[in-house]
Amino acid sequence: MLDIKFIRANPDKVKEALEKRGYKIDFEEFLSIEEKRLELLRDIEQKRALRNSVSQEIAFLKKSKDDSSNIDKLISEMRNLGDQIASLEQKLREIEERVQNFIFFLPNIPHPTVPVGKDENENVEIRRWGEPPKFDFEPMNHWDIGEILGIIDFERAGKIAGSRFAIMKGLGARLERALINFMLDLHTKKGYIEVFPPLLVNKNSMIGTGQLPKFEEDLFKVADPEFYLIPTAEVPVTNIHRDEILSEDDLPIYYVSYTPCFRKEAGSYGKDVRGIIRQHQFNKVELVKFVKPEDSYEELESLTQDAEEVLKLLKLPYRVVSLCTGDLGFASAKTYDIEVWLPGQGRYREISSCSNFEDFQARRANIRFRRKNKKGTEFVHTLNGSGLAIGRTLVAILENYQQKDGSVLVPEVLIPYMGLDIIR
RNA sequence: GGAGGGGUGGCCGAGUGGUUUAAGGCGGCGGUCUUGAAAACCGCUGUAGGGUUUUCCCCUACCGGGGGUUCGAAUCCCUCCUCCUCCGCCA
Repeated sequence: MLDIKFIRANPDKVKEALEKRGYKIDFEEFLSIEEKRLELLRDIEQKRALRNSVSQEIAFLKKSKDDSSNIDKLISEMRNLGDQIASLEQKLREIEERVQNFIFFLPNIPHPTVPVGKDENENVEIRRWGEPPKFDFEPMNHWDIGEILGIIDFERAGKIAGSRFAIMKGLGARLERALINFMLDLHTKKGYIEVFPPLLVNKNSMIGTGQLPKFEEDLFKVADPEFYLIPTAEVPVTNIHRDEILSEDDLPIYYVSYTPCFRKEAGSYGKDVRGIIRQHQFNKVELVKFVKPEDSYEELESLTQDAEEVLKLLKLPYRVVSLCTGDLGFASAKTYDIEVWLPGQGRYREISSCSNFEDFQARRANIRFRRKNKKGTEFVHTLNGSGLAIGRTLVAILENYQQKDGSVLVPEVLIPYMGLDIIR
């Protein structure tokens, strides 16, 4: 959420920034509604002030047993004033809802260093690491490898759930678990605090991180009682500190969280229909940071490096791209995607997305901090990034470590977690 | 699922319709005293919005969320959330 005062003072700046993202927004109408809102607010507050002072006067008169007809007159006047206030308040509620709706649907303003562009084709590559492996045979897709080794079962998953589900079996299931443990161990050693949060959350949490109200169609929802399944650990973990005022000493806060994630993948029909690249349910280890505003861009760099570290240790080739303005997520001010090399597809595919949301989520979720020896509060900056998506890491291992005979070597760092060095 | 008891500022905790402008305490900040510190004593103390305009003041809202009664609600009513205790059921 953007600061309403900032929008009021700089409508042109906001408009220009959001146009870079492909949003065309009419601020004229908003500004006139907002002006009406303030007018109404001033009127109501004035009337409330009058009622408060007269009510106190009534109490005073009653105590001194003064002329009772005068009291009756004041009471009936105030009854009348009360009715007026009530009807104005009703109007105010309506207008506030319109203002809030407008603001809720505005995306974050991109950071100046974000490349301007229309869509993902204009993302800018920042760096590469590692060399794509060379095979003296035709490398297979992970779904073929998985099926041949008997470690991924798509057909039976379709029977028990549907498409975009998979059963991990035997060493496949163990590899999934090994990756989770390896990543959690790595990140906790770097000072991230491990959390395992609720996977079902309430509406306010989804609003706090920006999934609602705009992206309801992407979410799985359960009714009675109403909950949403988390699409990423970002949601419950960022909301840990919703409506809190932290002290400066608490910051920065680093969390690492392994959770299953649930996404409808509406609008991606026909994309990645085979394999486990795009599933309704997948595991992910997520990194979440709460930091002081002046540190957040440094923290984005180190967050991205922490995610890259996983791929370096697994010896999987990857590249880092800076998302352009047109490809940036709704709540993000700047995002680096990490893309891992997949021999089966002959290209780099997203395996992590590291974002600085600045105060966009913090304002929505009301997460503030107080500086020492300074009055008032400020919003924290929040960041998060996958460290990493488990399923896609597993895909990358199967495809990059495959051998001619169909077996798959286990990356060295995973051998202690797997208890063996080859999957066959 | 049944019965009962709670939710008040950074924390503890009083407050059952009107000088409550949320008592009191703890913590924190500043000061006096002191060689220094402690103790003691004195003063200050939240958030958001609006106005005024310069940091002086004024107004409004906030006592778990929402709604209602009333001239007036932390206080009364309705409803939801949540925590605790006991019973039942349960991995």
